[in-house]
Amino acid sequence: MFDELYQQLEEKISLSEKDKNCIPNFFETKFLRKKQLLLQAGEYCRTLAFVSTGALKSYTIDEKGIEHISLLAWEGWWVSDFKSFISDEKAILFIDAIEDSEILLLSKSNYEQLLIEVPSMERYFRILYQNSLVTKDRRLISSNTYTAEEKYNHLLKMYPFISQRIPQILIASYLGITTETISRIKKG
Amino acid sequence: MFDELYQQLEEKISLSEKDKNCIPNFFETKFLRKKQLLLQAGEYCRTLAFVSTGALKSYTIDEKGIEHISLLAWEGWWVSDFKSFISDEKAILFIDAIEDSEILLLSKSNYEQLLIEVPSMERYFRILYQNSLVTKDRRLISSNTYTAEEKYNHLLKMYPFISQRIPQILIASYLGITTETISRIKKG
DNA sequence: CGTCTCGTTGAGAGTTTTCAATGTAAGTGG
DNA sequence: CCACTTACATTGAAAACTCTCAACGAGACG
Repeated sequence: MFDELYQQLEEKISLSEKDKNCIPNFFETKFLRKKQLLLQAGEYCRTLAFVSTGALKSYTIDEKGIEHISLLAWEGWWVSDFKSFISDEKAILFIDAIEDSEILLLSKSNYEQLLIEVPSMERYFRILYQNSLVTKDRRLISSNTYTAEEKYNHLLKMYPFISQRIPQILIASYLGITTETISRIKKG
Repeated sequence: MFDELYQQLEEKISLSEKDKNCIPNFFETKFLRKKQLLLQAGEYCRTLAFVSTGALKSYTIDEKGIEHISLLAWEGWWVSDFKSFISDEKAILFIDAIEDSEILLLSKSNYEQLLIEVPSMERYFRILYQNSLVTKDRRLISSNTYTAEEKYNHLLKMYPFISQRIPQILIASYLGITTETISRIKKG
């Protein structure tokens, strides 16, 4: 249940046995069925969610009712409306499961407590955010620089399995293009 | 010289007098003339740069020789090729001054030392990255969701002074659109 | 004064979207 | 197990948006 989490943590920091025993106390396990909502825009996002198994998507819905996916998160990823979580504002993101999933929830008070009681977690989150920043930076450059085709090919290169696992229509939304465009790219 | 930095730090953490006296030792001051390069793609980015006065831009150059600005940084902003800085890879970003500027450079070894000697800096950077993540997320959504006009208006709303200070051609590059398109948006 | 940077405008070209129709696979209830 | 619905992918044609290229004008600066 916590194996995936420990594995992620230990890629960035080292944990004592004491830490390992203590960490689960801060989390709450939750199971989501495919399509089940975790967060709705307008609510307050009170948790960080770590994906143990399955996959989730976070997205906005624009005034025309169109979904725009901001993140696809599978095993080992964190997903949340950070802005809402951090500053107690209303969320603008929806988050739901695109597969049956098991997630670990970290509430804000537990998050803050965890940073204090397991100081290396402060470091873990700094590094996590640091790396996420880099990824987002690259995505932003890619989004502003490349054509639909280049963006799609670049994504396949980064996550070769993604087209097996994630429906094309969601990939399209994630890249900010249409599923028809992807069809045409694949055709050549 | 360090006033801007202290101000930024104290928005997120509190500093003792001892901290304040110690912090400058980790930084190196540098002056850049307008157009002067701080970092070139292909080099190793060995510092984080904090902008005390002036303004810088970070950007990639694509195979057609076109600049794509990833960040516009003025007083109080940090700028760097984080990926290169963190993982000792070659930088893909260029960074140069768009105004005469004074910057504070933090080398990697000093960065790591600073996090140890002034533990609240670990917290500062976690919060900084956390907030940057939120900003980048919003930019990414905006970039994938909105038309050129919506992106431009949204930017003006966030930074009303930006069009006074930053040439339109750089704003265009930052938004991933052309300066001609901005001209047409302004015309109505 | 000449050069360089920056912004504006016009016309045509290119990319991607939109809308609509069709096909296929998967999931659900009788 | 079949019939029906739903989800997802493909294809075509027209429309929309933005870019490209080119010309021109204004202001800054040496």
